[in-house]
Amino acid sequence: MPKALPVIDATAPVCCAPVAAAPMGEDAAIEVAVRLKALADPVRLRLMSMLLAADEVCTCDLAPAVGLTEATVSHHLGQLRKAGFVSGERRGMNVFYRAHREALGAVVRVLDPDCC
Amino acid sequence: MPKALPVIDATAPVCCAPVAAAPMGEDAAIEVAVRLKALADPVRLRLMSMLLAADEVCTCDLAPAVGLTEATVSHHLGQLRKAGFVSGERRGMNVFYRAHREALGAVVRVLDPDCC
DNA sequence: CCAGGTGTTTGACATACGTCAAGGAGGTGC
DNA sequence: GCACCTCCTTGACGTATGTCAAACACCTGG
Repeated sequence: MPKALPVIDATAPVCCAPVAAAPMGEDAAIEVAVRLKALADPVRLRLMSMLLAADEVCTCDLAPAVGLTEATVSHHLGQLRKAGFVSGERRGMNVFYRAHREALGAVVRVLDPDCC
Repeated sequence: MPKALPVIDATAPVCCAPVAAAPMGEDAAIEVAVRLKALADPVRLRLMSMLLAADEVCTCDLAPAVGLTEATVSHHLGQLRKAGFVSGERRGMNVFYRAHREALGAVVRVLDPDCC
């Protein structure tokens, strides 16, 4: 994966469904696949889910919630951050993560076969 | 992946966004992750894209279109089929694949944070 | 400054994944 | 039946991924 990640085109004018609309080019496919890979893991889905529901959570609360080491959770959060789905901010002793709804929405729109 | 794949709950009454609505359980996360994994590959995304756009295509046309061996394309189609996104039917000498829009739509609805 | 809690990075390991070549299974046409 | 096409399966290979323990970085509170 030597590709840069422009944090997805949340502001793109496309309404939706490049996937269903026409055969994707290879580059576009890689762009989307990288995001989907970031989501395609049970642990990361649960982390996203918690962050979407709770707005802001620190690693120390996320790790026990998924039953894994903080190191592992940190790794997963890094994947999500690289894909633009979350961002973390250090405040005091903790670092608080929050989900980016628009980024998730953008991926969903690209994939949705029923839109438009 | 020892889990059975019930070809996704296309008829489920849920309108959407179990991911954003509440913290997912581990089993639900696995269910969704398995589907996403099936989509999270550039080659498979392009295959889905072609099938969605063309309604029915045989392996012999798909393989050159993505520039890979027929063996490899067959493998990818198998992944997509196991996840319920496509199905293939042998007719004469060829086997024709078609995409299942509803299956893709179901995954999208589960993920969509803007719906509802 | 030092002790202790919180997060990330690194190294190591097992497993899963993507790819192809080779061989087999199913169908057609002579 | 036999040559031939299309497709799938198997075996093998390298790479990527998920996990943890250990070590490092950052902050807070005495």
